[in-house]
Amino acid sequence: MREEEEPSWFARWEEQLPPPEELTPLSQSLITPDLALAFDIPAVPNPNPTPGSNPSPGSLHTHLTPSSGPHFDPSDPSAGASSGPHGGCPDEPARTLKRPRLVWTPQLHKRFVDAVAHLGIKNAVPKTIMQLMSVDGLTRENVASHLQKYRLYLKRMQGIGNGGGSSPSGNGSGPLSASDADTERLFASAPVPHHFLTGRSPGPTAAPDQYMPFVPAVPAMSTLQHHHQQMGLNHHQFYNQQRSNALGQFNGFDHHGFLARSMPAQPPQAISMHHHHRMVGPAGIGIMPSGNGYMDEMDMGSRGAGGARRELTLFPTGDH
DNA sequence: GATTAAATAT
DNA sequence: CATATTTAAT
Repeated sequence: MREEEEPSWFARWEEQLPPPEELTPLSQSLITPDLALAFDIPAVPNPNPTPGSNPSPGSLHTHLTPSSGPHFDPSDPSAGASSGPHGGCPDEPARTLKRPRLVWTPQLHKRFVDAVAHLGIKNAVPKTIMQLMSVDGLTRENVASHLQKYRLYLKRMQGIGNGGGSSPSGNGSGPLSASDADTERLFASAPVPHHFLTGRSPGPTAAPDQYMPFVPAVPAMSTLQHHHQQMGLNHHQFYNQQRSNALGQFNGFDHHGFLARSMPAQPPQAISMHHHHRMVGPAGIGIMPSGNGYMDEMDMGSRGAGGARRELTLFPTGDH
């Protein structure tokens, strides 16, 4: 059975984007006991995910990066965008360690697309995009890499019956495998500017269309409080969950916690579907930060009034 | 083991 | 900056 395509899917798009409530019964919260204690979190191992019955619809699974190895992120302020005269902050170790793998969450990607859309293809260069995004911690390389893939995605869509970009997989003769599946999921998360597909560049100063003017000041958009709209998310929910749970990366905790991966020792990775790689002992991990709400762009320093020049920061605690 | 996503190198 | 290649994660 096929579900009807929603012409104005992008209207609800953002609504369906963050479905935290039904989010991920599969993903487990990984957190170090030490950290949990630090946060006064009742160490509830709860090794009983029981898919199907959601324990508390208010708890978010803090998904950290599944990585093998304790990688601390070097808060690299080398971002050209940040113009902050640090008088002297010996606080953070300026260790230049390898940067953890960045996980592009739908939210992040949305910002990315928004920035690109408002910059125009011409000015949509990694550097500019990065600057406009104002995401602390995001490097030009990150954007560049993602931009590359994004362009490829657009290109691919052009070749295929595009339109809404909802499900180009419906192509008759086209071995689409799971290639598009994943890519699509992520990229489709954000409304692809028509200009991109049409190959029409509106220009930065040109008519901004009716797209929401992305401002580096945290725009007020979807309401994260009431997610109820449960569409026909079924198996699709599967990967969506994975993507979404990555959303939890924004959770502010851990002083050095970076974007996605940054778990001090302790084997994370508990969200495996049918694949097995590194099974970890469920003991000691799996904590649900009670009272932990999602933190999207809007939740952070959203000071719309006055000079809200605060940028989005990927890291939780803006170290002092 | 295969595929994709991100990083890295050119 | 763009593209190709490599590395890592799913």
